[in-house]
Order: sequence, then C-alpha cells, then structure tokens
Amino acid sequence: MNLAPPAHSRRATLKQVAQEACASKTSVSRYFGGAREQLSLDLQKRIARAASRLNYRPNLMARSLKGGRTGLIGMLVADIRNPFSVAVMHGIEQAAREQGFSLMICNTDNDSRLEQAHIAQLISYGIEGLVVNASGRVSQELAELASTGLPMVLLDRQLPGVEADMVGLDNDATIDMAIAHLIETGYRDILYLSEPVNHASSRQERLSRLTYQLTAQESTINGKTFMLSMSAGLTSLVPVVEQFISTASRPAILCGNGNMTLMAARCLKQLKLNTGSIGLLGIDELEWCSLLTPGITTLAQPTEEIGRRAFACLLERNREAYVGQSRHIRYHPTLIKRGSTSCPDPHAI
Amino acid sequence: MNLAPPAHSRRATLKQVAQEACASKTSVSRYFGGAREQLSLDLQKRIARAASRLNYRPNLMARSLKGGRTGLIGMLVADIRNPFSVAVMHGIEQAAREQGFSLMICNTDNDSRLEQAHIAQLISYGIEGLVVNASGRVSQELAELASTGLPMVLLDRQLPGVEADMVGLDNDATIDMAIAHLIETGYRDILYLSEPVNHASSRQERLSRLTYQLTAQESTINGKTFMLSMSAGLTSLVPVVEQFISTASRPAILCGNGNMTLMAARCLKQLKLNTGSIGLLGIDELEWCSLLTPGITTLAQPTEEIGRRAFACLLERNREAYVGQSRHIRYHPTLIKRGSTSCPDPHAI
DNA sequence: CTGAAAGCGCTTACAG
DNA sequence: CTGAAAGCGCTTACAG
Repeated sequence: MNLAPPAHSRRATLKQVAQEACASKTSVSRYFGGAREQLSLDLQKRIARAASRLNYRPNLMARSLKGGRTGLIGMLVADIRNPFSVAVMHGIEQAAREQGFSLMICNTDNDSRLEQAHIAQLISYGIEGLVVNASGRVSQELAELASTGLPMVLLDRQLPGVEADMVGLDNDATIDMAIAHLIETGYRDILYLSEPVNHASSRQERLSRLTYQLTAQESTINGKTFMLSMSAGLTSLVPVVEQFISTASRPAILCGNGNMTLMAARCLKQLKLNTGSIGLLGIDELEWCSLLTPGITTLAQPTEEIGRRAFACLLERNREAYVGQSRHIRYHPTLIKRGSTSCPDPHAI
Repeated sequence: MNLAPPAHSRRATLKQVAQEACASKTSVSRYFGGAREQLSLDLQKRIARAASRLNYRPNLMARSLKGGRTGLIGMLVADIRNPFSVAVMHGIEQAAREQGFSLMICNTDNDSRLEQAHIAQLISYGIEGLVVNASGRVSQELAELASTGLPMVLLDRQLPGVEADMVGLDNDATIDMAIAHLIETGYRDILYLSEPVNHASSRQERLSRLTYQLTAQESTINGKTFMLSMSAGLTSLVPVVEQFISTASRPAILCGNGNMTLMAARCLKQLKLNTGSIGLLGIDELEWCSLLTPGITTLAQPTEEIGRRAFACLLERNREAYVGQSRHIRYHPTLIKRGSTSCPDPHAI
C-alpha cells in the first residue's frame, strides 16, 4: 500500500527555489506569502526567475500546518442531485472563491452514518468553516462540533441548542403568500403536500403556518395535508388526490418543496387531470415548471443569494471570533405566476 | 489579516495524546496509521483512552506532508448546475469514498481563467488525481499537468496529445441509435441541434457521425444541422424551426444534449406545435422528460457508471504508475421510448 | 532589507 | 514490542 511518492508529486519546494535564487527560505516564503514589497527589487527578480524556472507552487498543506489557516470551507449536502442544493452551493462557491477560500463538498445521500464520516474527514483537513444542508435528523456529532467554536451555518433548518447561524426561507411569509395567491385566483380547497417533517425545521414551520392559516381563514378555505415520503412514491399519492378531488369544489394542490411538485405533476398527469382546473402551486422553482402546459406557478427561493449569505456568515464568525447569538436570516420567495393557478374548475363555480 | 488560530483549531495533537497515554509519538502514530496490531494490548488500550479523552483526530494535512499521500481527488466541473455533470459527480464520489478518497469539486462556470485558478489551487493541495469535465477549450495548463504524470481522466471529451484516460459516450453508436429509431418510427426529415462544437470532441464526434449517416442514408432521410449557443437563446432557434417545419414532410428534431432538448421543448411550446407530430429525441435523460405531454424520448447516458469508471481509471494510474496508452472508454446509451417519437405528422403521410 | 533557527503535526527509518 | 530523532514544506519570531 505504501508506495514511493509518484512522479507528479516531485513538485519543486521552497527550499529548491531558495537555492536556485541564492536566497534564504525566509525570503522566498515572504515573496509568496504576501510580503513581497519588503524585498529588494533584485531579490524579487531572482526569486521570480527561479520559481518560474522550477515551476514552483507553494504547498498549501504545508503552509496551513504552520500558519493555522487552511483556506478550506466544508459543505455537507444531503442530496447533491437536488437542484435547490446545487444552486445554493453555487452561490457559496462564488462567494468563497472571491475571498480566496476553497469548498470541499461532501454528499451525505441522506445517510447519517455517511454524515458522521464526512464530518470527521472535514475536521481532519482543518476546515475553517462548515455549511450544513443536513439530512433529516442532525447528528449529535454536529452539535458537538459547533460547540468547539467552528464557524457553522445551517441551510434551511435550525438545530435547537446549537451555536450556528441559519440561512433560509421565511417559511411563514412563504405559506402566507401561497395561500393569498390561491385565494386570490379563486381556489378554495387546498391539499398541502409535504415530505415527512422528521426533524427538518423548515418543513415543520411550513406545516405549522399552513395549519394556522387554515384555521384563521376557515370561513374562506378548506384544507388537508398529506405527508408523502419519496420512497412511498406515486402509488400512495394517487388515491389521496383522487379522494381530494372528488370532494372539493375548487381544488388546488400546494407543494412544500420541489420533490413534491414533481410528484404532484406526475400524479395529475397519470390521472389525466387538467392542471389549472386543479390548481397547482409549488415552493421552489424548477427548470421544467415553465415547460409544462400550462406552466406551474412557483414560489422561487433566492438560491444564489442564500448561498452567498451563508458564506458571509461563516466569514464573519471566522474573522471576528463572532460570539453573539446565533442569527436566523430569512428570505422571502418570489411568486412566479403561471397557468397552473389561473382558473379554478369552471364546473364547480 | 493574520489572526491567532481560532478556538476551534485547538484540536488535540498526537503529541498530547502520547503524553496523556505515557507513550511515544511513534506508538500513537502507529496506532492511528494502521499498524495497530504491532502494539501490545496494554499500549493500545492506553492510547485509545487518551485519544478519546482528548477527542483526538489525526491532522490529515500533516500526515500527507510527511507521507506524500493526501487522499484527495480533484474534479473540475464546467457547470455544476448541469444535471448530467452532477450525476457523474455522484458516481465519482461514491467510488472515491469506498476507497477512502475525498473529492474536491471545483466549478469553472465555463470560464477558462477560473479553470486555471482552480488547477493551481488543486495542485497546491496535493491532489492525487484529477477528473476533468472541461469547458469548451481545454487550457494549456491542463496538458502540462498531465505530462507531469498526475493521474488524469477526461469526461466526455478527448484532448489530443494529452496522456489521460477518457470516459464517455460512444458517440457514433449513439447517433446511429438515434437515427435508426427515428427512421423506424417513421420520421424522414431531421433537424440536428448542437451547441457550438468548439473544441469539444464529443460534440464534434456526434456531428461528424450525423453528417456521415445523412449521406449514407440519403435515399431514406433528409437532414439539416443547426448550431445553437445557449447565449443566443430561443429567439435564434424559433425561425430555424419554423423554416424547417415548413419544408419537411415528416420532421423530427434530434438534440445533441440536454440543453438542446430544453431549448427545443421551449421552442415547440412557443410555436404551439404538436410534439410527436414533430418528432423530438434528446441525448441525455432529464427529470422532466417523462412529465411533458407526450413524454420526450431520450438516449440516457449511464451517468453513475461513467463516474465510477472515471475514478477507477484514476486509481489504476495512481496505484500502478500506469504508463500505457491513454484509454478511451465508451458507453452505449439506453433508449427510453416515449410519446415524442410515436407518430409522424399524419398530414404528411 | 535579509537570514538562521525553531516549530507546525505528523511519519518513518533506525536502533534497541 | 517500543521509542528517539530526523525530516516533510512551510511560516514566523528574532536578530542583524
């Protein structure tokens, strides 16, 4: 297993550059470490030449060992194939790059054992901050990690008792916007689809607010909720929707996230129901929402912005040894109106 | 800028564990370095206790500095928001994890300057291999890198004169399958949509094969090709399709990749054309292809498998100091038949 | 402006 | 079975 270092690792070292340039290691270190100005022009020139002759690149691993800073940010993603996560990741990556940080992305595939393993790994590499888009239940490990002072920010869900910032959607406002839009466009019976709440605070918040609104506006609207796990699939959803439609007069389906929108769209297609007559409104914008006939109305999250903000939080904690309260930063979604909420079933009016 | 190491970096060190366990650094190193068996049971127990008391995790940065191996694999992704790339990435990540490697993912956003920067960064971290899903033109930098012996594998495109493996689709077979399916289902006029070929060998290969087939089968089919850049957008595509439809008797659009399928679907929708009467066949399977009415027929790539194979190539080169010819590994796609290729325009028959 | 020396957290001959 | 010592490629007081 232990092989000789492969050919490609024969990278030039600082020491070699120093020799080649007839300079000290200290000077070469200064040249590449951002203290170039305090070197004489002649020295600078010699080092520059030697370095380019040897094609020298500082070894960041070694640098971080002594300097303490690794320039590495870790990110735990519950499902790397989820477009929402990827969009947020893109925002984080851009912000990180602008500040000279690199992202180590770890996909946990919603498996908490994998999550554990990845956390251990990230710590071992000396990450300076961690963005967590956790799978359902957040591990104990994560709570302990936060308590060591590692800058940490949670995406889309809180973690009670953990010293970490949270960046996500304003779930109350989102549900309110959804309900208001459905009422305004004439729908009166609402079926709310959510993935099982488990320990996901965002799902919990959306569900609570929905329940609250159904009660508060019970003179205007009727509502039901259904928890659908992705593994249960379409077959468990179909009868629920059939039942719902049969008793509702002006029905609309409200989807708690992109996965639910996908399931709902599949369901309506399978049942050959006319989207629009049956309203459909999804939280999260997806590439294909505009492609279906009619388009699907969505509440789009500002994904890039959420990502950038998450990184900014990390940076503040990193720089200022931030010790204040955990912050909760919540964004409002944007309503994108399309055909799926344009006309309640005429038969029913 | 240079701060004291933050609290979270006060991780226990090997030295501390050694002291706590009344053992030598060597023994502790052996314990965590996989030579645990050669330690007496008593020593093992003492070290285990001390380590868990101090919550010790080896510093992988330091380990790699001395040992030469970092356990890091780099991946350059042209567009992290492309579902195809993400699916392949997922395959790579799984394979890498199984072998104890971690993935550093860098998104280049199709920007070759960013690509340069990321390459420099990855090298600095001492990656042991690199998977490249390059933006259009592959930089000189990459060619030099491969020549240093760094294990490298190219995704979906070749790079002439570069010592690297390539894993991707069998483009000839793919085009042949597409054409055969279109003919079989009754279409006779084909519009081939591709992103600009630039330096992307896969696009080049698909286009060449298509041209070849159009000639070889000219007694049966007619064909046209159109290069559409994503930045040009729908407005430049619409007139092309209108023109194509107006002169064709049994028309079908063949899309060179997922982006083109998206554009074509948008175009047909905008023109209110009946998909199916106008055939539509896309290379690359997308989540929403089954959702449209009628579904869109696709040629699906075995994305996970491509990813896993790419990592396997890296590993072989890493282990065996592989010096043979660059290998080109090509997979066949799977045809997923749907409504979009089910009935040529009846008016025309 | 410049450099010799100590040290970051680890591994690995080498010696016992 | 166990450990003292040298060294991986860097940075950083400290001294000149």
